[in-house]
Amino acid sequence: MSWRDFYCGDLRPAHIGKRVTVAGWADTRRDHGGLVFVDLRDHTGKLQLVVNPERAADAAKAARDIRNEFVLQAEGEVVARASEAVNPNLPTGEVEIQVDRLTVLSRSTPLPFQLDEENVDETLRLKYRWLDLRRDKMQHNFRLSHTVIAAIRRTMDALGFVDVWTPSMTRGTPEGARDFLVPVRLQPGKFFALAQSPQIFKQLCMVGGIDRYYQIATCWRDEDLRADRQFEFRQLDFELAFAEREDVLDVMESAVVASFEALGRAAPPRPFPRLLFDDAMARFGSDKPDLRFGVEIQDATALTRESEFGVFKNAASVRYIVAPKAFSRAELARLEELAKEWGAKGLAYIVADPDGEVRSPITKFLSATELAAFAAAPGSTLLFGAGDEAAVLRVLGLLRLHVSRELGLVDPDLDTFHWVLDFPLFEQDEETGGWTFMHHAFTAPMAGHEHWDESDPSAVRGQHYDLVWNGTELGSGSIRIHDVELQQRVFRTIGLTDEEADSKFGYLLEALAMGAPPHGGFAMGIERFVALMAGEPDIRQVIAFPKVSSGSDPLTGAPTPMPQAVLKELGVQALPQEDSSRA
RNA sequence: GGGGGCGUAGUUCAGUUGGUUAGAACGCCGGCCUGUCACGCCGGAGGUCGCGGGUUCGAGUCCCGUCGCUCCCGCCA
Repeated sequence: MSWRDFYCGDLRPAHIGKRVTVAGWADTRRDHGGLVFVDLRDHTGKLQLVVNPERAADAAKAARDIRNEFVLQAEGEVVARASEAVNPNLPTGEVEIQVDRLTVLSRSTPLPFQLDEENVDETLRLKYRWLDLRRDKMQHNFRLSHTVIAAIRRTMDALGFVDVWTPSMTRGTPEGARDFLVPVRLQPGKFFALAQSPQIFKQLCMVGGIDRYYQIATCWRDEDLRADRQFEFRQLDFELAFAEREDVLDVMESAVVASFEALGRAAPPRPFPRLLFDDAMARFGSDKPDLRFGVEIQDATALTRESEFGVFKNAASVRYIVAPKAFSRAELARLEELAKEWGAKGLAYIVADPDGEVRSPITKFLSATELAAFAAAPGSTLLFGAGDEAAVLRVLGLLRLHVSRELGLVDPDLDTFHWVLDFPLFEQDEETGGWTFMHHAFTAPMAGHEHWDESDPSAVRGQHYDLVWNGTELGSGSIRIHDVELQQRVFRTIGLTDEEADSKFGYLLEALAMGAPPHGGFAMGIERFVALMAGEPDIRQVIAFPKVSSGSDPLTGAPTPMPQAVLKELGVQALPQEDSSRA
């Protein structure tokens, strides 16, 4: 005997005449004094129960005491509703249950918020997540998430990938993101780090002959949280031996397309378009450009080299975007403020009002040639960046995004997937001036780039690939280094002595020296992907129990201080903190 | 570490230029009601205006600080 033999949302006229037992939550109760109507809800939908005291006196008595979110079991007969009583807004609206027996399986205290309420404070939702999860939207999100992940797993299985578990607790890495540390009781003073990614382990799988590895892997990174970042997240992590770029991209595209198809949605056409890193930066000021709109960055550096306008003449790079609106003075002030926040010194502009009148603080300095080149169409604005190239592109890239969103240039129905290829392998650390890797230390240089001056590797390009959806980086992958000497040279270039490299990555170097096949792979953030699939603005909406941006969990109250005795056993000591007395 | 926004009943919000007893809707409690479906009707309870300080005859409103949430920059191999 089961608690129920139908889901609430499944009952249809075909069931009329059946005796059924249903169970679920009391969504609403409408007590007419005699008749009592109860909408019974589960994740499939709502079903109307009719409790008639003339038919079932005990049930009517019980129904009177029902409150929101009581858990009920009802036994009765599925009956057709009279035509004037049909509810066209409910899939089950043509039928109802005439209840004979009604059992309150579980009661509920009054709720801290109503399930159908909009805009409820998110911290409150997270504190009472078990209620929040009952909402249609959340039910939809988590079932969608499951469907996507199941499709990904089916795809990987069909392609011959093997799910291998790799350690969550591993060796700390000073490089990359900050580690979450785990003190080790058996070895006081020593720590594991929670894996930032299974990167090295999956490469060791390649050396180990597991030539197609994958995992939906949890990763931990101790960095500030954002709408698209949590301390812990999952990635589709895969690696293939004897693979080249096309193999890697092909697998990733298959997983993305399978996800769309599993949801019954039109999949993006394959192959996904490709963009070179240099072009992405030059045209869009970003290595993850949103390609749903234009507003590309224009280069005016050559034109302004001899400019009478000192700011332009002295700048290493002068570029601009054209926004399709004649901005007001106030709007321009706001844009300049933003540009300054993003690192610009100022924001030069040329506005052409719809009537053709030009407003600009800089035109008086410009030559006829410059004025001709910068002739803004009526109803548009040129926004300039001048300075060193990287900063100019970054600021204009952010302005491009901001302006396009504000002006509604982004078509919400459009989906653009694309690859960004040919990244620099190394980049200069702004603080130390030393060289570091752009993504990670294991990316192979492009063919022909295997030899470089270790003091200036700026020209070396890596076999690295980013997947971008509507301006969000879904993940990245690369062909890895499988040659031990090449790997050692990369370590040297980023400033590791051979001894340091040996001490930190000796196990990888040894493995590479013992028959490592060429290999490559990819990692895609699951929550980012699912959130975009679900149309959610942040990944918390697709994570069952996420943390808020301060890094706390409103539900459990974690993190918490630990008793001295516990810390002592672990061999750690907490530094005294300023007493930030709680409100 | 930095910048922006928000914080008023359980919830979502309103609250004028600083002015008497801080309101509404939903929810909650009590009563009435046999075809409702966001049921309806009558009545009721419920507030340290995040917290602390200041200005003022008077502060939800102005100022300073602080806490919390949120978005962004830095950061995220």
